[in-house]
Order: sequence, then structure tokens, then C-alpha cells
Amino acid sequence: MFIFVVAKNIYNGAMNYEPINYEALLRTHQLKATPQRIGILNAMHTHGHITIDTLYSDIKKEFSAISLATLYKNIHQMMDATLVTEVKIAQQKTLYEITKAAHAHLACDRCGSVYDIAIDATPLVAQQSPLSQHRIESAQITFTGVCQGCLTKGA
Amino acid sequence: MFIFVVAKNIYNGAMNYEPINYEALLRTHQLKATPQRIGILNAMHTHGHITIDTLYSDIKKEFSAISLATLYKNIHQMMDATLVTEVKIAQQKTLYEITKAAHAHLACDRCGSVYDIAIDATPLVAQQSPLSQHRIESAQITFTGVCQGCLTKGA
DNA sequence: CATTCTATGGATAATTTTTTTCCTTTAGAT
DNA sequence: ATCTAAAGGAAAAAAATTATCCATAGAATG
Ligand SMILES: [Mn+2]
Ligand SMILES: [Mn+2]
Ligand SMILES: [Zn+2]
Ligand SMILES: [Zn+2]
Repeated sequence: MFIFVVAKNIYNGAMNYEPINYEALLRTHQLKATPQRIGILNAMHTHGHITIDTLYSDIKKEFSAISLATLYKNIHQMMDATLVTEVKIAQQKTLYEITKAAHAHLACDRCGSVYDIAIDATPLVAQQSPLSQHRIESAQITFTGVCQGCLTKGA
Repeated sequence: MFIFVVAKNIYNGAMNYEPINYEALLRTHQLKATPQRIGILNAMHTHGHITIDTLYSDIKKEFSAISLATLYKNIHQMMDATLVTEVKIAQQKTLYEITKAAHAHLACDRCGSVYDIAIDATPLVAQQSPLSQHRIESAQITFTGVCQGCLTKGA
């Protein structure tokens, strides 16, 4: 398993710093590289995190006949293949993103935007695991606060 | 704002170690203490975390005529009053719990159960905040792993 | 305790979100 | 170029959530 960085995002896949080759990325995950799937990944990459509605209206520009069912079906297939990750945040609509290296999120209290936060949760997991009667393997972290944009703008 | 411990759960409200007085808890949060609301809180407390379906079938035993709309309306009112918290975990149905002192969750990979994990995220937030261009105020943490029950049982 | 007023509950319908079915089309292998 | 399993699209169904309307019941007032 390799890690490569493209446009501030860290995707799992072939080592590569070129513009993302969605076709190869799909095939690597045993999924047929259809134009619709490439469009879905492209929209996800452009937005970073995307709701089903935004994805739908976005992708309709290129595939006017595409169906919501196609989006849901593909998102689930890609999630099964760990190519796409579901991001659920309280009080927010479900978001989807291309699977990246482990990272946390910041959900802005003011504008609702969600940002990636680079963080290594390994120490947290390692520290917590022995304290618990469960086996802890990984952590999903969502920070709440005020994003940079709202900080500079607002009062 | 006080903290008190009842039956392994840490609720915000009046200082008290007695069985939870839901009536008082509701009034403290400026909500009328109706039997239905008391039933909702009781079911939440019994289950720790509860889905809307479980809540519905549970509470119907006492209020056979209760409507799902009543549940949703009340849950949202209680969330607005910070008396109830929504817990969203990837691949899982939305859960609700009575608001407790800050804590993390463990979602078991095997059985899907969700457990409370005592943890103080203050250091994590304090450490992360200066590293980011955003203002980070709090953290929601969900651990993934295998729960104690599945550990003792399974292979 | 009786009166009053407003918030609440329940019935119902409407929306929104997600999944399923069925048939046609297409990606990728041969 | 041909073949076939997988994928797309239309449509309907199912699941989840929210809104509307009115009778009723908390709880404040006196
Ligand atoms: Mn992300
Ligand atoms: Mn909890
Ligand atoms: Zn913001
Ligand atoms: Zn388990």
C-alpha cells in the first residue's frame, strides 16, 4: 500500500504526484472505470467533501441523465472498496470524500464548512487502548471551532 | 453548571446521585415535563445510546399511541436545549443519548455496539489548536475496534 | 382549586433521503 | 469483433424526517 500526495490531498494508491488518474485508481480497486465514476471522483476531489445534493447537481452538468440511484450505488461500491469514505458529523448532512491518509476534520460552527486537519492519532489510540477493556484500533476525530475564513471575516 | 454521576452516566444538571429525576432535568432545561418526554429520557438512559426505531418500539409499550413525529419533535427540542446529543457514526444509524460530560465512543467492528469511553480531550484540543489556522474549541472522538464482549466471545 | 393560555401530542400528509427492481447499454476480456 | 458480466437509467418503493392542523393537557395565575 502506497501513499501519494496530490493537490493537498493524500490518497491511497499508486505512488504518483501527477494529476490524479481516476481510471487507474478505479482499476486498482477492482472497479470498472466508467465515465460516471470518474465524474464522481472528480467532483469529490474538487470539493474535498461533498454532499449527495452537491454531487448530483455538479455531475449533472456533464451527465444530464445521471440518476441519483447511480450515485448512491457507486458511492457504496466505492466505500466497500475503501476508495471513498463517508464523513458523518452531527447536525450536518452526510459528506463523502476520496479516501485519504488518516486525518481529522474541523467543522466550523459559523459557516458549517468542513476542513481536513493533519493529525496522527496513533499516540491517542496507543494511549487509550490499555485504559479500556476493549481493543481500540483507530480513531475518527472531528474538531469543532471557527474556521480561518470566518475568523478573518467575522467579529 | 454542575456534573453528577448516575448509573455510570455523567449528566449535566443539578448535583445529585439519586435516581435521575427526569422531571427536574426537563424543567432545568425549560422544557415541560410531559410523560412522553420522561419516557423518552428513560429509554435513552436505559439503552445508553438509542436509535429512533428502538426508541419508538420501546416507548410504545408505555404510550401505545405515540407518534414518530412526537419523538423527532422532542428529540430536536431536547437537542436545542443541549439535553440530548446526536451521535453520528459512519455506517451506523443515528443514535441519541442524554447529554453527558464530554466523552468518546467505541464502535465495535464486530457487533456494531457503541460504548462510552472516558477521555479528556482538552490536551488534544490544546495541542492541535496552535498548529492549525482555525480556532479549535472541542473534539468529538469515535474509536473503532473490538468491544470487550466480542473479545471474550469470539476467536 | 378553578381559569386561562400556550405548548404539546397525535393523526395525517408531505418531504427528503436512500434502496430496489427491471431492462438497456457498455467496459473490458477474449 | 464478439461476448458477458457489470453498470447506468427510469421508475417505484422504502425508509427517514419534517410540517400542518387541531384537540388536549401542563403549569402559571389568582
Ligand atoms: Mn476529510
Ligand atoms: Mn455516549
Ligand atoms: Zn467558517
Ligand atoms: Zn462487539
